[in-house]
Amino acid sequence: MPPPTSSKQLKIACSNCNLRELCLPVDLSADEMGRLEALSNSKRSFAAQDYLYRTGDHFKSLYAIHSGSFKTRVLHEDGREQVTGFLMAGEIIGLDAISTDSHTCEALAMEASEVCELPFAKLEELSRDIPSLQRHLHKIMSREIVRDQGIMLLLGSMRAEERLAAFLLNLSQRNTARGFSATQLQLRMSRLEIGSYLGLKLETVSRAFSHFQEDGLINVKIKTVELIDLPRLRALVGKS
Amino acid sequence: MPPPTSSKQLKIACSNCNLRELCLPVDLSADEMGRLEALSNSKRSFAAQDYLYRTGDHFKSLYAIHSGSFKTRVLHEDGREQVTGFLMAGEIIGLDAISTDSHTCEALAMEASEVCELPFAKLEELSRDIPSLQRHLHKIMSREIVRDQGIMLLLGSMRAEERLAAFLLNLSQRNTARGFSATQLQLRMSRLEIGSYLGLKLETVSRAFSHFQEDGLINVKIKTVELIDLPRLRALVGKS
DNA sequence: CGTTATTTTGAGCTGTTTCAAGCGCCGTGG
DNA sequence: CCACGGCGCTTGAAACAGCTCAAAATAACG
Repeated sequence: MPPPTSSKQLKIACSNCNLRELCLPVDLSADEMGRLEALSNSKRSFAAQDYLYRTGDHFKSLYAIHSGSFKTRVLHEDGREQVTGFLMAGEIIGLDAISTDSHTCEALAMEASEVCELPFAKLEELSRDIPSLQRHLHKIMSREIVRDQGIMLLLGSMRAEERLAAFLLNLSQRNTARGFSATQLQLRMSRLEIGSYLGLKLETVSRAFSHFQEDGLINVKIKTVELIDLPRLRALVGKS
Repeated sequence: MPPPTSSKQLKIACSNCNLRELCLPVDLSADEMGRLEALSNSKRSFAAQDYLYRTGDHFKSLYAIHSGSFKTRVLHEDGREQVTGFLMAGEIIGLDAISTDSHTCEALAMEASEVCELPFAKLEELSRDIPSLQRHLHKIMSREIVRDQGIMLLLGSMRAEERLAAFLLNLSQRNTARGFSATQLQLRMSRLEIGSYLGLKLETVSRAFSHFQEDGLINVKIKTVELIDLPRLRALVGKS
């Protein structure tokens, strides 16, 4: 049942990585960068649907997404599941597990992807030595908390179409941060997964897409979405 | 309009605090404990409805709740608000602000309360020196992430009565952790606030309370709640 | 003890879900 | 190369959970 986790070992060079500015090595000197590279001893590859980790797995490392994307989801005892995040290149995944030394959610690749493994014990050690790395690690964890609060606001007080608009704008903004188009989106996830993330049924997501298209806000073709009217999309999210 | 933040300065002694085991000083030697106490130079008092901090305030410190309780909420541009947490004694508040050096939500006292101020720069400095403190700080942040994921599951995939049952069980469990009753709850928040937290309207919360009472699950009298049938409450949350 | 805020309850309404059917794309195999 | 089958997406119609509006009951407060 569980697909075999394909894994390749490759040497890492943060200094050459084009995600440098988004990822962990922010504001580091060349020397400090070198020490961070020394820490991360492997890059692993994943095919779509491969697990990066599963609920209950022992916690050893954080992972920096080098390419591709992952989704995280929490499972409820009764089989219900909730997608808690869609993560893109440059983002750090696995922070949930620090709390109990075992993963409280699971992470799956949404396409062919690569991650840099960051053994957490070594990362803590290094961050005791490099204050700017320590500070940055704290910022990354805090940013995750802020992100989650935003999703709570979305789930707790927005209606279906507001949620979808907020979702699309979020993708657009993260695309931009990576030097890609703000208006041309390639969705990596299904309507079912979007629905789970947004607290909606897949039919509702589909209807909202169709409605946006009728209104001339977007152009949808399954997983290819073009944002036509960003201002009106923003207005929709309630920034009125 | 903003109530004046009453604030008293008092010396702190973690070593004598009965929240020692819940709060920051976990697994510290006497010497390390002393250094942590030296860091926290003040205890501040708040009356009900006083702000601990507001959205946009400059970030300087985390706060350990010494007594009383706080709620945190995020505000949306259009006036909507979402309560993101109810925090009790022993819990750390303010983690959201590390990310941007300014608070992304606001925190209000729900009753007369006291907090220990923990200047974050000093806390980081100290945690570079004391690995077990560093680890514990990381665990606290990670725990907050896990907590938020749980709320996302609740908001994204539970129905009204399941949400309320989960909420009550969570309060019960945290009461227990503090040596109080698992079944006798004193709510500090209104139906409106519970509704905001659970993504429901206050009328829906009230109806769910009434329904639970009819079913013999709980005894409600406004803010006094007795949990009568814990097993059935648990079953209700879907641990089926 | 009157005034105000909070909670409860009712009745009708609405947005989202549920159930069901049809469509289109894509990979597989004939 | 085309037919077939499967999966994901769309769309419709009916059901329902939770919301809105309204009013009464109860608690909190000066």
